[in-house]
Amino acid sequence: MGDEQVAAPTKQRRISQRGAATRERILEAANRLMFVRGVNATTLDDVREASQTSKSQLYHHFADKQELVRALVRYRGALVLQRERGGLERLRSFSGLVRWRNALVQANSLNNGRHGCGLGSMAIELSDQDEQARSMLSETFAAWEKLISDGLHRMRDSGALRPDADPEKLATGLMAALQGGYLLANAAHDVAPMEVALDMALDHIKSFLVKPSGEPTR
Amino acid sequence: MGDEQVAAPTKQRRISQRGAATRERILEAANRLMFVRGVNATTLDDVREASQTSKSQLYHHFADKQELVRALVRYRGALVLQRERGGLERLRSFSGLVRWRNALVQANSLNNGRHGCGLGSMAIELSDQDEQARSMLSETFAAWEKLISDGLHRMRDSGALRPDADPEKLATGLMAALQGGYLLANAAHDVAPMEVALDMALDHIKSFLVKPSGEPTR
DNA sequence: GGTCAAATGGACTTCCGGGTCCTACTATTC
DNA sequence: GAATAGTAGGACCCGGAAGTCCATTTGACC
Repeated sequence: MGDEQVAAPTKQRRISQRGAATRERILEAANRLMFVRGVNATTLDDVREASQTSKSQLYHHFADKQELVRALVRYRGALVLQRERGGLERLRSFSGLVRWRNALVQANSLNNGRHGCGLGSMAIELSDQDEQARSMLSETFAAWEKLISDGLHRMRDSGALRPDADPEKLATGLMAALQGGYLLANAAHDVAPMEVALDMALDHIKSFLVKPSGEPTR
Repeated sequence: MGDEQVAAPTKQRRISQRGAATRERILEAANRLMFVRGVNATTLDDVREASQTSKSQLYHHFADKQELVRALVRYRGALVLQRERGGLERLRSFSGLVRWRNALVQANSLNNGRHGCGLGSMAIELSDQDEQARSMLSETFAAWEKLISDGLHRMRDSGALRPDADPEKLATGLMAALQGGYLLANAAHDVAPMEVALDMALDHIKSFLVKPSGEPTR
């Protein structure tokens, strides 16, 4: 509970570069560990050790574990959105969407589908346990979907997509296929289901393309 | 570790009806609690209290928490497959698929999208932490998908689906849409994304229908 | 170089949750 | 109805993880 304001610390406090660097190290370590082990299965001692800090520093920068986790939600959300902005911001064609798909699949294939999506797994782990984290995650998903739907809007405006295509719904469907793909790939330890899922979603979007030549209808 | 045989207890042991009922009560309580709070966030004391049993009974029927969780994976898997068999076993038409979709959406809308899929959330929570649970879950997903793909096969064989439809891939895509839908709905506390996701997948399957009348191509 | 707040190290406390154990009750079999 | 094994209650133990505290060092600013 406490402050609604997240950006500004409770007490106006000078933060030195060194302090900021420590905080960053902690978040970075928590991010790595909690990605592979899950949030609840990662202890603060794990984080302390991996970040080469001490208990007092953890509690100097974060009120308690819950606050650290919430900070991680923001941190990871920002990372993902930044990465996705790179791949989606100038999306204007179907082939751009394919490239985006390939990048995600390739990244996930590096660990054979393990661990899934950093946001998706947090969403499942935290949604029923930390309302504030849940709503942040929900907003992050919305922002991510918006990057997609903005791209689809551009495609529709430029005439690449038919006017009856609904960018918002397509983006939601694509996001669900992505998240479900991550989940199945994680369970199977194999990226294949993720590929199939994304291809289905892309095929569906493809069906809204305005065909330049006389290709078959599907 | 231990026996591979799951059905038969380590030692041939008489099991009375009363004992079986207790075991069932424990599993039922664990199922309920872990569905809403998650596996790791549920303590054995919670389970003990909810099942009106005692510590010794827990440890009489299950070696440790991990074994209880694994038993729960089987239990929940059996429940889901049983339920799904009901809805999918005699699937022969697209409208049957729509009915199936509606049932899932309605069930999940009862709690506004909260908690997601009992199997999906376990898959995420356990995949990186218990290899045996992970593989059981993976098999359960496979069996679930097979119920779907079998139905699609029947539709294809009867001429409802075009010959170039790939039941296995369609089933995987549909499952991913379902799981991703659950996830987004859980994060948003709103079933809407689940509906959109499933509708996208169904639309895609619809595009493989052999059209009886002269409907639009999409 | 003196002052003060921030940053840090790490021992220490507390408590919760998993797991053990001992005792007693119940039911089936002979 | 005695014997035996399964069932049950719940106090207790123990480790680990969260969280506290305080002495010390570092660094910024005058």
